[in-house]
Amino acid sequence: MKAALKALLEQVVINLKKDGVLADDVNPKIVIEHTRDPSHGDFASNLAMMLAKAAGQKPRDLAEKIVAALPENNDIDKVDIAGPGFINFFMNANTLTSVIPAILDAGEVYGHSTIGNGKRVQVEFVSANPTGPLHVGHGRGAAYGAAVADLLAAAGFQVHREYYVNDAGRQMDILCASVWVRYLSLCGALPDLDYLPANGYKGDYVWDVAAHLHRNNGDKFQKQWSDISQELPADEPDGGDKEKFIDAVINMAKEQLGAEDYRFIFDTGLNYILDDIRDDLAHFGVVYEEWFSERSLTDNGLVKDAVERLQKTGHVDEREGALWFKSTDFGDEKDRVLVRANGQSTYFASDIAYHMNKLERGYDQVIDVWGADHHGYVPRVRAAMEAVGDDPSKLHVLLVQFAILYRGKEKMQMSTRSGEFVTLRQLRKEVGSDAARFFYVMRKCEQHLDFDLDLAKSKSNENPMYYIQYAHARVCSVLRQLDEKGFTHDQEAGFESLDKLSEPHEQALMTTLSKFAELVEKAALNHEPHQLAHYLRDLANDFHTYYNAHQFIVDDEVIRNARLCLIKATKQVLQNGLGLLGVSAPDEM
RNA sequence: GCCCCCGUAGCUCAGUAGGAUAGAGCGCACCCCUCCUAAGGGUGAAGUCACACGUUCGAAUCGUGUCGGGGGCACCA
Repeated sequence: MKAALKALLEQVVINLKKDGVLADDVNPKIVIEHTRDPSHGDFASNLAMMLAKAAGQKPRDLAEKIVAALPENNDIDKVDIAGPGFINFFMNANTLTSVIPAILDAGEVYGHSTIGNGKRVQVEFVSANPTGPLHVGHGRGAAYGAAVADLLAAAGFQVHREYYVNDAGRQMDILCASVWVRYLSLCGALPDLDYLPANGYKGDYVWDVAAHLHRNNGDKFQKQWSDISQELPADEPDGGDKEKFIDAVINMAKEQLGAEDYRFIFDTGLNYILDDIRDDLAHFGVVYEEWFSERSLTDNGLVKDAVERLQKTGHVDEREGALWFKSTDFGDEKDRVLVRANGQSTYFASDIAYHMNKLERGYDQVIDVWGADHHGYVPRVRAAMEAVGDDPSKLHVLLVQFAILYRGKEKMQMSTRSGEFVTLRQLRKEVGSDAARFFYVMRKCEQHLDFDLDLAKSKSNENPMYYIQYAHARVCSVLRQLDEKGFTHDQEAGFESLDKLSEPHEQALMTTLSKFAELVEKAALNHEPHQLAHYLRDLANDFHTYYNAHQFIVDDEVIRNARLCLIKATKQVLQNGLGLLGVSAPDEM
C-alpha cells in the first residue's frame, strides 16, 4: 500500500515539474509513513515540507497543489492537509481488510518477501572454541545469529549459516593436555588423583572426555608420570609462569605419546565437545549449513596463501624475527603479527585466510556475529581485506554485548568454579528453549542484556513471551470451542463480509497486522530481531484487548465468519513471527 | 591514554534513514468475569528524552563538545 502511494506521489512530482511548479532538477526522496494518530488518517507524507524551499512556497500552499495534482485512486477515501504541511491519506475500508485474505492465502510464508533478491549472505555465529560446553554468553550469539539468519532468509536472501570451528591452536592443545592428565588420573597413574596443571581446563566435562577415552582405549595412552614430571619446570598457580608450564606439559605429551596418539586424544576431545555443542544448539533450534574447520585452512595451505597474498601488497615486513602486517597503513592503531618468531602463524593469520576464503566463495554479504569483546579485532580484519583489494563493505560485523543473568533482583555470578549455572544447556533446562530464545533477542544486540530468570519462567503478562504465546493459544481455544458448539467457520463467506469488521478494536488489530510484512523486511535489513519481538508483543496486546471487548462465537453467522477470519489471520501472523525468532506457538497453555 | 557501546517515566526498556500531543511492561491508585483460558482487559497519576552549542521550517533522532555508566586494548584464542 505504501508503495502504491509512493508511486502516486512520484507521478505528482512529474506533473508539477511539467507545470513549472518544481524545477526539473529537484528529485525528492518520497517518504510515506504510517500515522501514529488515527485522526491523521492511515498514511502521511512530508513531501510538501521537503519541497517547500526548492519550490519557494509555503508548505501548506504546496501541499494544496500536490493534492490537486494527485491522480484518481479508488483506494483513497480522503486526503487532508494538516499541521505544518503533512498530507494525510485516509484509505477506504477495503484497503485495510484486504490484509486478512492476504495473510490466510499466504499462510506460513506470509511476511516473506523478495527484497533480498536472492543475494547470497553468509552468517557466521557462535563459533565458540570447542574447549568446553557453550555458556550463556554464547547463547545470546546463537539466538541472535539464528534470528538474523532466519529474518534474512524470509526477506529473500540466500542464507548460509556457518560455525567456525577453532580446532587448531594452543587452547585446543591445552584441552588435549588436560584430557590426558585426567585420563592418567583415571588410569591411576597420578600420585594426586585430582592433580591438574594450573592452566588446564578444570570443568567436569574434561573428566567425561577422559572417561570416554579410557572406556574405549583402556590404558593404551598411559605413561609413567614420575618420569614425566621430573622434566617439567615448576607450575606456579599464583602469578608465576603457568603458561610456560602448560606448554611444557603439551610438549611432553606430544613427545611421550607420539604424533599419532597425541592427535588421537586431541581429536577425541575435539569431537566429544563438538558433538555436545551441536546437540546443544540443535535443541536450541539453531542449525548450520556448515561447520568450517580452522585446521582445514592450514592443511589446505590457505593460511600460507593468505600471508603470501598480503606480502605481495607490500604491507608486510619482518621485525624481530616475526612477520608483521602493517595494518596501521589502513588506520589500525598498531601493526599486527602474522607469523610469530617461533614460526607459528597467529590466530589473526587464520582469520584473514578465513575471511579471504569467505569472499572467494562469492558471498554478496558476509556477516560476523561476534562477542563485544572482539571489537578491537574489527579494524585489523577490515585492514587486511582492504590491503588485498577485497571490498570491506561486504563485511558486516555485529557485536553482541554480554548478557547478565538475574534471579529476581539478584545478579548471578558467572564463574565456572562456583557451580552456579553457566551453560546454555542449564539455561534451557531451567527456563525452556522458547523463553531463552525470546529473551535473548528482546534487546538490540549492542545493548547489555539483563536476563531475568524468574521473569522468563513467570506465567503472566509481565513475561512478554508468555503473553504472545497465550494470544496464540487463545485463538486456538476459540477455534476448539467453535467446534464443540457445533459451529463451522466458512472462510470464503467471511472474506465476503469483512466490511463488518468496523469496531475500533478490529480496525486497530488489522492495522497492526498490515504492518507485519514491512516490519520483517526492516528487521532483516537492519539485523534487528528485537523489532519483531516488540511488534509481536503489540500484536498480542491488540488481540487480548479485542478478545475482552467482543465475542467471536456469535449467533450472527455473517459477523462470526468475518471475526473468525480476523483472529485466524492474527494466529497466523503470531505463528510466523514467533517462528522467525525460533519460538514455538503452542495450541494451548 | 586510545577505541566501541549506552544515558528516554520510580524500575526494565521501545521509539533514532529528522516530523504532528514522546510509548510499553512492571510498580502505584482505582475499576471489569452468570460471557470463547482473569495466565486477560480498562482508567488514572508519572518525563527538562544526561547537559551545552550547532545544522534544520522542524531534533529524543544528525554534528561537535562536556559529564556519567559499561566494555576492550597481547608475538592469547
